[in-house]
Amino acid sequence: MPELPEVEVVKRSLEGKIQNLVIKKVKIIDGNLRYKVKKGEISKLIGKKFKEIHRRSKFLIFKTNKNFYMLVNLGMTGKFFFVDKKNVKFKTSFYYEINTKKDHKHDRIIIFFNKNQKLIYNDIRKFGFIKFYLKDHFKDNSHIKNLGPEPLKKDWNFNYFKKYISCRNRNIKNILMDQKCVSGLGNIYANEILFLSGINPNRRAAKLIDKEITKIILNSKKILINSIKLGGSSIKDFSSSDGKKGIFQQHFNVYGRKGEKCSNIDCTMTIIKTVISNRATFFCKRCQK
DNA sequence: AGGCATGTTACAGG
DNA sequence: ACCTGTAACATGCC
Repeated sequence: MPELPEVEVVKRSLEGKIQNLVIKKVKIIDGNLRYKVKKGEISKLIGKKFKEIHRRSKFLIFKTNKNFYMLVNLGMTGKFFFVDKKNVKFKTSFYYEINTKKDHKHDRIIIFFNKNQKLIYNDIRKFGFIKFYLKDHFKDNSHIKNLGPEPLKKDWNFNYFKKYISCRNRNIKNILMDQKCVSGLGNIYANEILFLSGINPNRRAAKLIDKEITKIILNSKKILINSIKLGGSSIKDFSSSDGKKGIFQQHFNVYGRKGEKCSNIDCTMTIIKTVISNRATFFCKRCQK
């Protein structure tokens, strides 16, 4: 589910809801995420409040009022539910207050606030994780410290990217998904960026010409901004949840569109699907050279 | 039944 | 030490 736009949408939707609520209790339903969630660690949240929520790449960083940090990665299927006794409906994707039994089947962690409000971490496949850090230990943890630039910031630019790919013998799709090169893109957005840029995903990155490098930079920013605006993409696991889905998936040009006509009006080819490094890869043979 | 799925990282080999 | 590619993690859906 979550690449940069989806994580950004989660961040924005949580910001207005959980900040400054006193954490009263925590419950581990199943702590066997990517890394074991330990009772002794997560219990340190009790009595504190979340003051700030940041996003770095696909990671969420919750800062409390006591120099204590919670780092969350949603993996493939992690999401947050916010449950409130007022049954308020929220407009954004990826976190819900829905209460059907099915929705709660994969609840793993619950953080209780006052007034019956709670934040639930739900994760079907348990590839996500939640870790805790004191301030001093936070800044150089292995998850964050080797990440490349944020694609929406100015250090993701022509000069940086040209230099990065100049000495690398890899295909451009893997480069875009390499978090050390640029952080936050995943399989869906890598496919979409390459389609808009007219570049075959198998091309050697070092052989891209300047014009193509520029296209990738500009199109990556354009696609991410547009997706965030539309509430991110909701596919697979989310389709049954009610109401608050993002709609960027309706704007996919290639991802999941095997056999469909290329969306370029003057092209009659169909989108083909291949596999690159174990990841589904979609592109148009005519429009992406 | 078997293949596939939005991510990350441990590991092996160069 | 760096660079690259592969497989594994757990679960559900088609």
